[in-house]
Amino acid sequence: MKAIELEKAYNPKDFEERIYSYWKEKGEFGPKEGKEGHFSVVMPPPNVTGILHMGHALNNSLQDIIVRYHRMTGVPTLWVPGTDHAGIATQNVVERQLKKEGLRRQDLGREKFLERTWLVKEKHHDIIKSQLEKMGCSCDWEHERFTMDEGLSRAVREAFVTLYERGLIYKGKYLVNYCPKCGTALSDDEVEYENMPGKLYHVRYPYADGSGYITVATTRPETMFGDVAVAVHPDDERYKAVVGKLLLLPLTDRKIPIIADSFVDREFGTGMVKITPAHDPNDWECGRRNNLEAINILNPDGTLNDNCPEKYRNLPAVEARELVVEDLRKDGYLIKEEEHSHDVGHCYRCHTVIEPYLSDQWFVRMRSLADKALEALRKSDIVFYPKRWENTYSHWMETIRDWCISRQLWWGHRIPVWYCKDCGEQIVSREDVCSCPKCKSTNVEQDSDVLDTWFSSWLWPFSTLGWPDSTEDLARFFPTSTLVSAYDIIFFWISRMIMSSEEFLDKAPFRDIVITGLVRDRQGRTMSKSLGNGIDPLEIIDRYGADAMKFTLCYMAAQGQDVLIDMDSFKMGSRFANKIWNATRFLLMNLEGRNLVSIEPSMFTTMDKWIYSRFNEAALAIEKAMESYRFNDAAQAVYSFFWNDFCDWYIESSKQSLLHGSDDEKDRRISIVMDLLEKSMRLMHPFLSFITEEIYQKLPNHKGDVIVAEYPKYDPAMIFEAEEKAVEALQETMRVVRNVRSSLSIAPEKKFKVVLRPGEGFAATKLLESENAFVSSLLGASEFIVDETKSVDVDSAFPANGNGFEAFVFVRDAIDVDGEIAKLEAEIKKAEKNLEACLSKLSNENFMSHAKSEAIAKEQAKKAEFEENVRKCREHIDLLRSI
RNA sequence: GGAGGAUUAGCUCAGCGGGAGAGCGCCUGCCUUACAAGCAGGAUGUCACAAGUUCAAUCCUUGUAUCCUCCA
Repeated sequence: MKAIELEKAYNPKDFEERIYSYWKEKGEFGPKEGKEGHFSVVMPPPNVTGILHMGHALNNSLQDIIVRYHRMTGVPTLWVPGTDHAGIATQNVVERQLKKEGLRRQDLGREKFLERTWLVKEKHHDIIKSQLEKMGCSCDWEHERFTMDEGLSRAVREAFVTLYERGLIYKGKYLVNYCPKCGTALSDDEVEYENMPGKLYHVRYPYADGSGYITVATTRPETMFGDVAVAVHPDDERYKAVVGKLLLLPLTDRKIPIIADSFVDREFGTGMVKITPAHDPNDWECGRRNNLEAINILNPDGTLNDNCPEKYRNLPAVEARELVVEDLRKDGYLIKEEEHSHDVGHCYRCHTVIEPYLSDQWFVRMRSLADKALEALRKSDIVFYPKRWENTYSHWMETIRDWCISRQLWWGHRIPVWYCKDCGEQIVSREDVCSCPKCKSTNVEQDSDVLDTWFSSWLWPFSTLGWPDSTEDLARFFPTSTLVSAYDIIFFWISRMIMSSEEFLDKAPFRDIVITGLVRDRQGRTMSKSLGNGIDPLEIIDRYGADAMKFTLCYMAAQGQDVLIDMDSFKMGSRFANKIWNATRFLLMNLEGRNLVSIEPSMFTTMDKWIYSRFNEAALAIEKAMESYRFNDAAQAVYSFFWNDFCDWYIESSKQSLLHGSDDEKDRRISIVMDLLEKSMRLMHPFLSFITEEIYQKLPNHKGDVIVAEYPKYDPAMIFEAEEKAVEALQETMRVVRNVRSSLSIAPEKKFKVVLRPGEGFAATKLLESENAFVSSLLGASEFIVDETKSVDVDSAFPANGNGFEAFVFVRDAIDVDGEIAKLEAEIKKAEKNLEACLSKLSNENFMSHAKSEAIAKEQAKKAEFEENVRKCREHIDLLRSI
């Protein structure tokens, strides 16, 4: 056989794109026939507003690892990719573009505006798709979906109409969160609260009969034009007498009553609050309880409307506030103003201050949906990783409020409701409506609003598989297996998917919910455009490769913890990939002139058994880690097996036979090494996909593509405990002797004789003899003698201590006797301290009677070890003195 | 106001009821022909603080402090 050559340097650019195209063209990403069952994942669809950031990179890296892992176990596996139309966000992008051209969306009209938005969608979609491909995501592009696809749109209508038929959708005039900039209502979850400085104004409201005045405190005096009452707590002794009296609303000629309502906080301000039902959620509720009118004082753009005195009309709220305050002060109504910080709601998309706004909106009645979703958790149909999110989920479900689903936008799914302009009939329909079923008029018009974006994404796990049709995909891949998402969209998305799935398909949409942390910078700040602290995944790929990025993220993604990174973090993965590359390169070089032979356990040396054992333990560790979504543990198992076991010890030990062995031995060894290399590529493939495929296909013993090769399974028959102990002992002897060389500053080229005296039960005695050549070469020993009978004269040698053995290094020069004795004395001190702790435990009756027998045995072993240590150190000091 | 998380090496973070770990960084010595993106060796910690439970606490319980999220 000829040697196989690899480029000298690992350069991911040479093959990552080629390999991805190869997989894609071969159709490796799609589900294959295989074992029973299925494994399916739907990708959280990125918004078509932008490009992918590190959060996406983390999320999709983890999904890719899970998906590849399961695909290799042989079950039919599907990963559905796609994108989200992201209503407000995308519309904002287009409106910003228009603004630069001096246009508003109304100037274009709905149709032209949407045409333009589709172009933006196409552009971003293409970028996102290419990014996912660069990352190496093994999602099935044949199954790609977009939330406004024809099929998904049908799903949206089906969901809406079904809920309507079940009495779970209603329309009504309600106080909603309204973003004046976006010009639309928002759901409660789309409002972000931020503590801001503000002022608390104390305002006098005179009694209508002129008998004095009361004082109310408010942060928003301009809303007084919408006041319909002043409320006090019913048990508030101060005000019991005045309930029912009328007040004159300053700056107006309206009269409003004093009412009693128990929601009033007696401690706040004067204990009297103005009630403005149309502009405050609490007041809205209070108004409903007390049958009060709601006076809307705002236009949709946030300016004051005709319900206010003329002077203030069409002023933005903030300006109106200043004017109102000024006028109140002028007229003597303003008693005082004080600094007051409070939480103010902002639009989660454009960060404009939210106005509570009274308008006609569509809502979903959530109680019954939430109850089913809670039941799913209770029955463990869904499991969160990490578990603590289950509380958050439950709490949200328990305190859920109705969901406002209509948006006054153009980009999105039109609400499937039509109104007859002649007879006023309202028609809710799965099909487009052209004529009124009641009066047959063709003068019908569809509701102009669109649905909240999340009303399509909450159907994602089944709409992407063909629902509402009963498709083969749906039967085969639903419910999906695992959902991977960051915690910031648990409410927006995850919770709602569970509700919709339970409602429409009577099943949870997935079993395992993996909540990842957020990616942050080294200072722990979220990455954002405004801070300029973001890292572009493509830049990482460009510099270090996609494998390095995925592996590093995996290594750092511990159990939903936030991941703090900078550009240099990815060196870790890059170095590991380089290590894999070079190890392979070396081994493939050694194929020159060799024949691969079939491998039988009977031909294994101790080192062989050890490495197979370590391999199997790694496979087991990875399996366990993957089962519980402990990605960092899996990555660590991969890393330490390949680097610390396979490269550092196994390949090193193999060099002897590969370079100096007989032909048979060389054949035997290279065959085993190739077997391990081939298995390692399979083991590592989910975590470092490109490099393992590139290497795998070059291996003389590979079969097909590693992406669909069988994942190594833990094999208890290939665990060799005795051999593991022996190799551990060998490693310990090497460390001890190397330490001597290092601490005595002996040049590497200087060879010396080493005598090793094994103690009772030392595990590596035989192994050290059989691996004499390997051991000598790594130690730089001119001669390595295992002296079981203590027959070699070591009086002139430098002594060193190991666990279960003594080593004697024959170096006479360069020894700082006093220094070495001092070191030994320090060691004795340490050992004695340990010994003391040990003895105190062993002489403690409570310990002896309560502790587990293993713990006692261990203490006894430690005691023996420390005693032995002290004894040997003393001997060595004597030896040194005699040199 | 409620809930959750974090506090371990210089940095980023794992871990765990019985002798403190990784990666990076740092120090020393090596281009030992797979890899200097490497190899060998090394230093660094009152495991936030205080009580409690336990034979035994970095780990469990409670409280305190600081920081961060989410919800109201």
